[in-house]
Formats: sequence, structure tokens, C-alpha cells
Amino acid sequence: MAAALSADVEWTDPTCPVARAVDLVGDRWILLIIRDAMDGASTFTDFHQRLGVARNILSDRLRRLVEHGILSKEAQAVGKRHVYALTEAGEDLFIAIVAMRQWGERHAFSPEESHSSLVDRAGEPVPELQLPATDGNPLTAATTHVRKVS
Amino acid sequence: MAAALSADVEWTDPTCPVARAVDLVGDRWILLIIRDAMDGASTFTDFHQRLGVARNILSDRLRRLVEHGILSKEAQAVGKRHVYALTEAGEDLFIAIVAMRQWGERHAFSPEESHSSLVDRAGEPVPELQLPATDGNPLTAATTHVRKVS
DNA sequence: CTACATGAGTTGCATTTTGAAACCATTATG
DNA sequence: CATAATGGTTTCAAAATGCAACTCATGTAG
Repeated sequence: MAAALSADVEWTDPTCPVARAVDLVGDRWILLIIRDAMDGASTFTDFHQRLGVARNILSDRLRRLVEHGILSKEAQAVGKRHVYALTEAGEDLFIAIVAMRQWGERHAFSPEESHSSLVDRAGEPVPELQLPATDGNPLTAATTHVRKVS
Repeated sequence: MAAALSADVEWTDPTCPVARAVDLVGDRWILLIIRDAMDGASTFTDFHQRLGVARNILSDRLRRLVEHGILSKEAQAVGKRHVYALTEAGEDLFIAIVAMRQWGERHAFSPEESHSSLVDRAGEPVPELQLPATDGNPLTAATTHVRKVS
């Protein structure tokens, strides 16, 4: 498990993994870039067309993601020049994106609105994430706490 | 499951739950506010001291979170005046925050750095989130895809 | 070979958002 | 009564964002 970061980052809160994650990927466009990368987008134009983000901003975000080891950028010999691909660290954001998606499905749509959904290869809906304790009941914010570093 | 939103939002991508979630909570300070709310922060001063965010920005984010039904704001009779608390929709972000935390633990720390950790009431570390398919293997971006709305 | 199109950006501003500091209004507290 | 704490708002400078236009390299049709 290599570190995702080669460039130096000014951490908001150096001992908190949530804060470090937010420093790296807690940006509106970055999260949507990763969503689209997981859905098959791979070139600058892919991302630009899907997101409708300004080109300079897209350029900046792609560069930062490559610097931080979340995307890789490879030159292709023929045809399309550059291909962005998720690194292992980028692929590993899958659970986080799914968590966002499932929260959005539950809380950002009214009952009569329809939305896209995530399905497996058989076309079956992906199940809901949960965090079972050893006793089987789901853990929540109320049943857990942060143990600060010593 | 009531909708989280009372105020109108300009959705970046109205049919995508990830995009709607990002529109509501995909902001650096918002995610850290929710983290701290889950860790016991409840007043303006709590959040300000923990985050070190500018007061006007904090004020704006708290207002937006209340507008969108993620936090509630209640006046207290005696002592501290206002108390912010997570609504049901806010509590339900627990899994998403944990996903961010676990990704951060895996990819934003070098081996020799230490970080805070999330433990249950018994002091046991919270297990890693995963998304098992019906066959038992974890689902990934490669084994799932987005089915667009019809 | 020339003209045009495509991909992947960069540059130059105008607008927006952010951040820091100061200010303000209401309770408490000595 | 003077002072402090709480929960903000205002002001203004600096940074980030967004849009349009420009660049530059390759590929493609005539």
C-alpha cells in the first residue's frame, strides 16, 4: 500500500485521516472526476464533456490528482494522446464514492424523482453499505468515537 | 426517509446521486463540520475552535447545512444559546465519513506516521467497510456500472 | 500540399469565494 | 457596573473559479 502522495500537502489536521482525505479529494470536481473515471472516462475530453467543468479547472484538478498518486497519466502511441487511469489508491475510493451515492439516493431525492443506480455485472443493485459491530448491530456515530493519537 | 432539502439547489447533475450528494456536502469545511458534529461538537464556538475556519465561512456553512436539513439549530434556554445537532440525514453520513477516514488511513499516511482512529464502545477498532457481492467477493468499480435513468 | 478538424491544454481577464480582522449585540460573571 | 464569553456580521484584500479566446501538435479530406 504505497502512499498516495508525492507532492507535499499542507494538511488541515495532520493526525486526522478524515481531514487528510478531505485535503486530497474533498473537492466538488475531484469527486466527480473520480466518479466518471470509475464509469469509464479516461481522456481530458471525456471528463470535460461529462462534467461541463471549465477547462483550466479540469486541467488543474487532473494535474493535482496525478501528483497525489490518485490518477496516472500515460501517453498513448497512436490516436488519442493521453489516457488518465485510476491508480490503486484511486480505485480504492470506490467505497467512498458508493457511500456518497447511497446517501444521495436516500436524502437528496424526493420520492417521485428517479435517479441512476449502481448495479453489478448481473444487473443487480449494489447492496447498502453498513458497518456491523461484533454483536451484529450496525455501528453509528453514537456507538463509536475517535481515539486521538497519543 | 424525508428529503434533506428544503431550500432549492442548483444540481450539477440532477439524475446522479453522487453529484447531488457532492452538491450538498462535497465541500472541505462541510465534511469536517460533520466529522466534528459526530465527535461531539455542537456550538458555533466548538466548531470554530476545532476547525480554525474563518467565522464568516463557518457561519455560512452552518446555515446551509441547516437549510438542507443536515443539521438542526435549537436555542437553549440557559447557558449556551444555540446547539447544532445532526438530523437523521446528517447522522446517516456516518458511513461516508468512515469511508473517507478509512481511505485516508490507507493512502494518506506513510507507515511511520500515526493517526487518530475510530473505535467502538469497547475500544475495538471499527472494521473496514466493504461491499460484498452475492458471491462473497468484494464489488469494485470494475465489477459494477452505473445504469442511467430511463 | 493545403485546409480543416480534433485533442489537450494555456492565457487573460471578470466574477465569486475565501480568509483575516474588526466590529456588534446579547447574555453572564465578578 | 465593568468585563468577558457567545454567536455572529461587516469590511476588505487575496485567492479560486469560470468563460472565452488562443496555442500547438497531430490527423484527415480534398
